[in-house]
Order: sequence, then structure tokens, then C-alpha cells
Amino acid sequence: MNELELATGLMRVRTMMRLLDFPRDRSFTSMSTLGHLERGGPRRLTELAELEGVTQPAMTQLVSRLEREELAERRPDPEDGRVVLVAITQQGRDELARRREALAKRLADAMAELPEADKAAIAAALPALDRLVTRALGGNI
Amino acid sequence: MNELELATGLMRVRTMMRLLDFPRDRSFTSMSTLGHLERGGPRRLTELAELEGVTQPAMTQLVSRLEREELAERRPDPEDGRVVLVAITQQGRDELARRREALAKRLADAMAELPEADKAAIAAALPALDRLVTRALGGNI
DNA sequence: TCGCATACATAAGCAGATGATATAAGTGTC
DNA sequence: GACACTTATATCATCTGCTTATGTATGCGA
Repeated sequence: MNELELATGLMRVRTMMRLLDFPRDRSFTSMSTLGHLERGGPRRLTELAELEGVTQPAMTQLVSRLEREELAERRPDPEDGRVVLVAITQQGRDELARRREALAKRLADAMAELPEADKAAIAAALPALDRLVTRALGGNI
Repeated sequence: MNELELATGLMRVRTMMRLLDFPRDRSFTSMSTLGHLERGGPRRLTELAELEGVTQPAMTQLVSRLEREELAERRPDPEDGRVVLVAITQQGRDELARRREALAKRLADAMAELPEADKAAIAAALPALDRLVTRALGGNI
């Protein structure tokens, strides 16, 4: 496999996911942040900023928005008074689940039209892709 | 394969691509638009807006930015005086190529750490993913 | 040729990002 | 234990890219 083919192909996947992931009422960064909180549990604000590749002030804003909508909450860290731990709320989990279901349905519709061999190839690649993502992002995802 | 697993996995791919795709000096929509122009040749402004899932005024703005940077250009349509055809320039192609190479290198670094079986699974899935994207976006990509 | 539809441009406003800087809490040194 | 230094988060001013609403020019059918 050519490196450029991999890059081009995965960029097209990115474009597809962006277009299938509506409504756009929330930013992608906010949903991705919720995803991290769900996967990895409460995290420091600064750590979240690094994970999402945004600045700390941007993450402060984002967490404030999530808090206002009650999708996440700030907690003090008992071990360090300067730290804010951000955690996902049940509402946040529900919102994530709703979005993922809507997206999964749209994907399933497109998958249904594919030949069986293609479905099998994609299914077989999912665990490998997951490991690729983990490697690419330094294992902190 | 579970539908939700597919959705979750591809969302992680999307997150990875977003984080690997720096510098962020140009918006994702603008690079994606250039990609469409490269793949499919000159297109109407309105058609581009639909492809990218943005409004027509947003695409007018985006094309103006691309034109200012000489990555794309406006042309009149000889058959319809109202129409603007947008085309990629050589500079636009070069910029796309540069970005893809940088991205390909980062991906290759992560791929290098994967077991051979994973690499093979991903390589085998690429054509299938390409067809999935084409189906999901209505074949107009 | 009049009226409506279509294609694009312009204008005003907002969300979400940035960099610079302030505040508050912890840490180390003497 | 007081000082300077570092770290974690918040605030401020600003920018970019999107939105909706509206304007303008061209095309087309009755």
C-alpha cells in the first residue's frame, strides 16, 4: 500500500464522517471531548486541551459551554487545589449515544449497498484502525 | 460487525486525522473543497456548497479566500451567464500534495509500529472504504 | 415583456478558536 | 515561614469561518 493512498483514503473518510455527522449544532471538538471523557474518565482541563489539540483557553471556554448544557461538570481535585477535573454527566453520555446512533444508522444505510466482500474487509480492518489511532495519538486516547 | 462499533471506530479515525492534519492555517473545508476540485474538475459554486455541506454564502467566501491565495480561480460559464465555475490552480494542486505528503509521513510513522497483519487488514480495507464514502455521499464526490 | 426562478454576492452577527495576560494555588530554598 | 518560582485555570481582545437575511444580475416561460 502506498502511503499517499492511505492518507488520501482516510481524508475521504474524514470528509464523509463530517458530512454524515449532523446536526452541526455542537462543534466537533466538543463531541470529541465528551468522547474522551467517556472513554478515559475525568481529566484535567489542560490534559483535555492537549488531547484535542486546542489551547487551554479554548478548552476553558468549551468546558464552560458543556457545563452550561449540563453535558459535563467541573470538580475540584482533592489532591491539588489548582486543578479542575472535568467529568461527563449522564446527560452527556445520553447525548453521545444519540449522536452515535444517528451516525451509525446513516453509515449502515451506506454499508448496506456494498458487496459482502467490502463489508467483510471493513469489519476486519476496524480493530487494526483502532490500534493505528492509538499509536498515532500516543496512546493517550 | 456492530453498527455502533463502525460509527465509533470511524469517529476515532476522524479525530486522529484532525489531530495529524496540522498546520491548521487553512480550514478543513477549504482543503476538502480543493480535493473535490482536483478529483472532479471545475464545478459550480452552489454545487461545491452542497458537496461540502455548507451554505452558498459560506462557499462564496471560501472561494474568495482560495482565489486570494491563488489556490483556485473563478471562471465564467459560457453556457449560463449567472454561473461561476470554480477550478483548482497548479498552486492549489501543489498545496494539496504538500499537505498529503506531510500527513502520509505521520501516518506512515504510526503504521510502522503496527503488526504486519494490521497493516495488511488496513490496506485491504482501503478500496472498500473508498466505495463506502462514495455511497455515503451519493456518488457525487 | 413581464414576472418568477436561479446563481451568486453582500451584510450583519455569532460560535469557537487564538495569544497575551491575570489570578490563585502549590513547591522549593534559604 | 517568607520569598521567588512554577503550575493550573480564567479572562480579555481579536480573528476566522460559519450562519441567516437580503440584494443583484441573468435566464426562462406564459
